[in-house]
Amino acid sequence: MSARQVADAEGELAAGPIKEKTRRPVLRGAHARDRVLTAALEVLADRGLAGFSMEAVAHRAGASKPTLYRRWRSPGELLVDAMDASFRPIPLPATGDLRSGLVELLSTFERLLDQQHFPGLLAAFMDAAERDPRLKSLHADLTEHRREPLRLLLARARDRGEIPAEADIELAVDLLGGPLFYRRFVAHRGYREGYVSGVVDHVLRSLGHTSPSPSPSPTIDGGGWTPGKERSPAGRLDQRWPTAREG
Amino acid sequence: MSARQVADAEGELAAGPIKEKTRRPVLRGAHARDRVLTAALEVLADRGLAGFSMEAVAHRAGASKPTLYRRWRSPGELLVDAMDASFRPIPLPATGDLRSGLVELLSTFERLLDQQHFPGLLAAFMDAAERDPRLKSLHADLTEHRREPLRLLLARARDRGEIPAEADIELAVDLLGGPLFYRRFVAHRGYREGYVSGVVDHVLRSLGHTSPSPSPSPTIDGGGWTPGKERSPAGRLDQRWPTAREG
DNA sequence: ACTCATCGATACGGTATCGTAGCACCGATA
DNA sequence: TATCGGTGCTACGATACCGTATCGATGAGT
Repeated sequence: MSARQVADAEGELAAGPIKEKTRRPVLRGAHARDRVLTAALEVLADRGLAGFSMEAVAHRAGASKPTLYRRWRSPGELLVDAMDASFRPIPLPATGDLRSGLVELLSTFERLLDQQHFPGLLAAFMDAAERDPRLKSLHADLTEHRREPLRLLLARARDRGEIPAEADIELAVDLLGGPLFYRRFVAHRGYREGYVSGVVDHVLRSLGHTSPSPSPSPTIDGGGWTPGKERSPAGRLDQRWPTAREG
Repeated sequence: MSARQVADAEGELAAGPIKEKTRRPVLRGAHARDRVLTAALEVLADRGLAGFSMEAVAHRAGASKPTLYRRWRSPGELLVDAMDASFRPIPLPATGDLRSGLVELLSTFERLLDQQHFPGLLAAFMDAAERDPRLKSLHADLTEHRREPLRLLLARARDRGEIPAEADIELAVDLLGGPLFYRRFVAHRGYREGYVSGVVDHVLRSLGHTSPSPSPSPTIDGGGWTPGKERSPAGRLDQRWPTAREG
């Protein structure tokens, strides 16, 4: 029992407004959960797996350690939930020809890679995926969802006959998305003006695309990485993920 | 002072061949430095940035903490030196045609990505590069060196007229290397048979390559998704991964 | 207005790493 | 052979995080 707590109680009895550090409203239940997951992703983006600790997350979330431990039995469980909650769908371009659709999608992604938190978060995910098979498959799932729009656009174009029926769509997706990742996380170079459209044009040409006609495309919302809705709750994790200390 | 040390001393005085394990020969100077840098890269590959500690490196190197601190003032300095020493050049293919040269280079790289330590190390590098500008530029330099062979092959082909003079070689390098990285670290899928040649063929076609030899597209699609094959944990690496001082 | 599950704050022992110090030992050099 | 400097070993206080227990406070539903 601390002296300050006693003082607070007396303050209430004295009917005077407590002017010392006011307690901000404490949201509970699902709200607290979201707050913690968001904080977890922020910590992960800022400091990577190395700085990902229950204490750091609790501090950033304005929560207490026991609150975290009540919901997640280990840092590993929290990490899994946070990763799982990090996905936010990229809106499918509304339309038009294949080329402008692809350019729009990749441009959206290019902007994502320029945001503050996303690259740090993705780098942490890639690193984490290399250390733990569970995180690897989780990351694979997230990526699978992110690939969906590209795959869909290509499949539609193939059905329309703009792309040969034998075209390897999976490979095409790799060719489209790979360079952006590579350039950002490995080569560490910026994207020149028109880089995205350069990639798209090359890939379409390699696919034998019979182009209707190129058209300038507007850009849409950058998505974001903040945890959205809860998806599949990903299996419970009984053990901690491999960390520096013991295990 | 330990009893064992005393026992060692007595063993010498007894003039008998020291048959107990005792001490292995202690290499000094540059040897000790290399040993530590190699250990540092191993630790980094195994446990990532989160598990990269002076104690862990010292233990794996069979060195003592003070020895590490005598040479590097902090874990950060050691990390920088280790990254810097990690580069090992990929041999330039004995020149055949452009296509086979590219396939050979990418195949070599594909094999690298299948080795035990390399992916973990690269993931750690990517993560580290996002946290520290110094490591980022270091990583950028390393990558720059790795891109060189691809760039050289493409430039020669361009000079020979096999590729249009306006071809964007930097973009071509991204298109060639990106998918391998993306597939390994983001999509977490295995490489199908003929994946590399598929990438090369598509990129060459996109560049408008006038091929001297036929380049039939091999297996088409299949979409087979081979999640990272489990490799035996006992499997030692007889082929050395990028190690110190070989730069 | 009342109750209760939930939350924040604090404290605690335990462990891992940090960065430094002192000492014994041995490889290299003269 | 004798020195000299690099090296391994142990120990130390300090710090950070772990995972848990306890208690007071409070939001939300009745």
